[in-house]
Amino acid sequence: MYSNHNLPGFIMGYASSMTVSSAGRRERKKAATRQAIADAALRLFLERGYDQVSIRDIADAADVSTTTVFKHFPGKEALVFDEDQDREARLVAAVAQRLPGQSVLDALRRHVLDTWIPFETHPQQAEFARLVDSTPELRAYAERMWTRHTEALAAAVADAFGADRDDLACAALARYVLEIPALARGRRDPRAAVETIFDILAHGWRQPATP
Amino acid sequence: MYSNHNLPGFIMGYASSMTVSSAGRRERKKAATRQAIADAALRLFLERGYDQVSIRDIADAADVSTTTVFKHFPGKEALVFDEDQDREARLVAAVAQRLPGQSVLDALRRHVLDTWIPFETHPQQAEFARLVDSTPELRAYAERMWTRHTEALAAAVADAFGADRDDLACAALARYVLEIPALARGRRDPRAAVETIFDILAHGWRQPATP
DNA sequence: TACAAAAGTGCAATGAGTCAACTAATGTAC
DNA sequence: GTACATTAGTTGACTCATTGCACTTTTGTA
Repeated sequence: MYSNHNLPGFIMGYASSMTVSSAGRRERKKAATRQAIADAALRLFLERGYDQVSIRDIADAADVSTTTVFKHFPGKEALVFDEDQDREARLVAAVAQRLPGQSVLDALRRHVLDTWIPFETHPQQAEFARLVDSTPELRAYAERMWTRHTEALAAAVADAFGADRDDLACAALARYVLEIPALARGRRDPRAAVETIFDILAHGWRQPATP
Repeated sequence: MYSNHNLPGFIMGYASSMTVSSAGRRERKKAATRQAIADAALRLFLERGYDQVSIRDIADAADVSTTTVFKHFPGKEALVFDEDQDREARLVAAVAQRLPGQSVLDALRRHVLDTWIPFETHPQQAEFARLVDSTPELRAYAERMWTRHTEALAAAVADAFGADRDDLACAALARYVLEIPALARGRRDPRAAVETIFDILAHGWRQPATP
């Protein structure tokens, strides 16, 4: 999730990491062009569906050339998502700078609840979620946004225990935690879903209660 | 894992599911063409690297047209992997028809050990693994081969307990189990790695011993 | 032998993404 | 303010994967 398009106001990667408000006309114009492209893209995607929109269509709608689109976004999928520069850093910090006495697992639980739940439960998220869900390409991309940081998180967890950077248990934990959003997505009660899965990781899998 | 090219003799999807040996000249010729394409592809990929080989190159090497390549394989990545029709069925059966008294988790552990370990430890696997590891596109594809069956496995697990087909704990277990090969890949002792991760799933995550 | 199915071919097209050479606006140093 | 270096954006040509279509050839079958 984490779209390019002010749905949620928090975490607009580029916008917020920009030396806030007007660091030169050039930067501003560049940001404006970028935003125009992203907006045109989302509008068209929502109207016609991801596959029914070509880069050409988007470029025309934003009144730029197709090559300009690729100067701002590395690929078609990236038109939909915000590339958050700092996600990895925040993830690592959540483990490394956890409160004294707090377990790594608890720190990660808190971090997931605090950073992911707001998006999942944001009301305007609905149509955006529908778009992503109905496009395998976008679903895969959204997942990679998280799983990309598996190695970094695994290393952070290993460091927290003085284990090898490539310790298997730490790698497994990192991966499993980063997939929790994908697993909890779309559940009636996302917060409870996150807790349930963390409980599995903390205490082991138990057979579910039969209704 | 699971290549198109007799590295491991077991589980050659198409080959083994063919009404063994000569079900008509037609079938045999088709299979031969298919094999010629797959072999040419692997040879070229290993020689030059995945990205340095075009479909055109492969078609030329196998002396067919590029369109014929796509008649046999749905895409470039599929030239490297065997599409095993029955993987999902075997996975579901491992849970549904487990030995009496055996837990679902143990049944899955057995299944993973029996079906995946042979590949991982097969000697000729080495250069093949190097090719896959060094090509993000192929790594992602290899992973999808397993995770594709997440839904089916989740449903099978849920059925085993009379839970809802979309029970969250079952979905999580399915997903986590199917990712074990990806996590255990390349470890010195793959068998021990699989056991370690199953232990995490069974009893919960514990901080690793500090060396 | 005649006919239908299916394997393979050739060709043209679409759409993503890259590259190189160019223009024009902007920032910076003087 | 003028001169120079950057850099956003443009254009157009290119590669490559993938699809569709119309056509030929081979093979299984009635």
